[in-house]
Amino acid sequence: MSASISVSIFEDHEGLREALSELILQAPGYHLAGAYAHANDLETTLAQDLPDMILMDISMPGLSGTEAVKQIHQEYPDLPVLMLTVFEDDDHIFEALCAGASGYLLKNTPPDRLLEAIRETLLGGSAMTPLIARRALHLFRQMAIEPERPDYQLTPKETEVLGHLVQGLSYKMIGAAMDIGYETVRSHMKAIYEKLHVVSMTEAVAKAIREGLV
Amino acid sequence: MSASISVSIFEDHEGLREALSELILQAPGYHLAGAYAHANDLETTLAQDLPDMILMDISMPGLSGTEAVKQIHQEYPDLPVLMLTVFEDDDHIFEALCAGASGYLLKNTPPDRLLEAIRETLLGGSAMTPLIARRALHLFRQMAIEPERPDYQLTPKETEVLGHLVQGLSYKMIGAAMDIGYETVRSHMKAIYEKLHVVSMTEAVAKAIREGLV
DNA sequence: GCCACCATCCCCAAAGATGGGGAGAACGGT
DNA sequence: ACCGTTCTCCCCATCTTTGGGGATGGTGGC
Repeated sequence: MSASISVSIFEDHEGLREALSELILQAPGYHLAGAYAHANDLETTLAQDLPDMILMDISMPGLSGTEAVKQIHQEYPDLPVLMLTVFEDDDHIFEALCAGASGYLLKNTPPDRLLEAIRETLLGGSAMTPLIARRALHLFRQMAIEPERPDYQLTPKETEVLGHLVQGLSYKMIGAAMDIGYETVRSHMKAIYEKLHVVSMTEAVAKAIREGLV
Repeated sequence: MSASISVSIFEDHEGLREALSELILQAPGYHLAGAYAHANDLETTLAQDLPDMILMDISMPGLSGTEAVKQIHQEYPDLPVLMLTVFEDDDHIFEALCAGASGYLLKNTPPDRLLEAIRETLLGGSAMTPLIARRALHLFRQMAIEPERPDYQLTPKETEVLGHLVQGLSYKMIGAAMDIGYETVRSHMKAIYEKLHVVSMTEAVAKAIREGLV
């Protein structure tokens, strides 16, 4: 549609910033909306340039790239941001991706791969170097997998009692709900306390919820 | 190190299976460990072939690709599996990635890109088509952001009391921990009960934990 | 047949929690 | 200066929970 795709660059390292600018300038179909050494004037800059996408260094003086992405994502939810970084550690990846980055490339990515990534990003894809993708996947899996829940060997009835307890019921109400006597509920509770190594309802409830016992 | 990298293929569509086999066979440095139309004999097959990596269709008769990946991941945790699929929907992606897939490519990926992906996978990367990566990222973000927590307008002291309660402390212990009187703890608890619309410690604890109030 | 385990119920006495009141001091805002 | 909120503490009566016992019947394994 548009005659040319406009790109804004935020990168504090002058050499790289110019190299990137050069890359955009020489690429057919693209033009440079702006190139900046920091993101401190992000709002006004964006309002002026109105780029179609952004290349953002993750580490910059002042407003960090991650913070910048957060702001951009709030103001312009559909504006894709491609992160450039030398970092490969999990925290940076995690934060940037959560902040709303559309992709995550290492700075040593060759120019033609970078252009390709830009194209893919504009098409709605998410470019990542495979190693970054690997890290992201690991993080992903860690979050998805439940930590493992200990087994306290609760009997079915005990589990049921605990379930009702977590719902906020009193001994008496639990007895009514399970159609057993008050004293029986107590017996189960005593067993639960023993097995869970707790001494009060609140502890039992906390442990039951936190460890997914219900 | 090894003279040649061995690849096993699981793909029920005969044409594609042969095309993939051909691709591996003609690629320098690779050889075909085996090509199968299903993964039902997975264990014996793997034990015989001992491939360096696997190409796995996600939809196959009998044991599904996702299930197969799970098993592979348990038996051979370091054996990379590259998923091939026509599906792009979130559930498949999510399951496969959680199951331990190392990458996720659409079947229309061009051969040279596929070979590249195989190389990247063996180097410890995770190849994904940008669109898949995008989906994965979205899923990732959805999991990372907490669902929103209601605000019950608890005062600082009330929040602190609630925190101790969740730790399993009694009124008396909370008073000691906060260096305030027993009756004061009660007053806070009364306020908490009102604001949280609960009537017992257990309910308060359950609500506090579940809604991230602490 | 015996033993371990589970589920059921009972008693007593002590400790804790709950509901319903009230009240004073400190603080910020209008 | 007045009002609302928060934090602090108090009393009383009642209900609930907790720890210490013990008892019965059923079920399944050995």
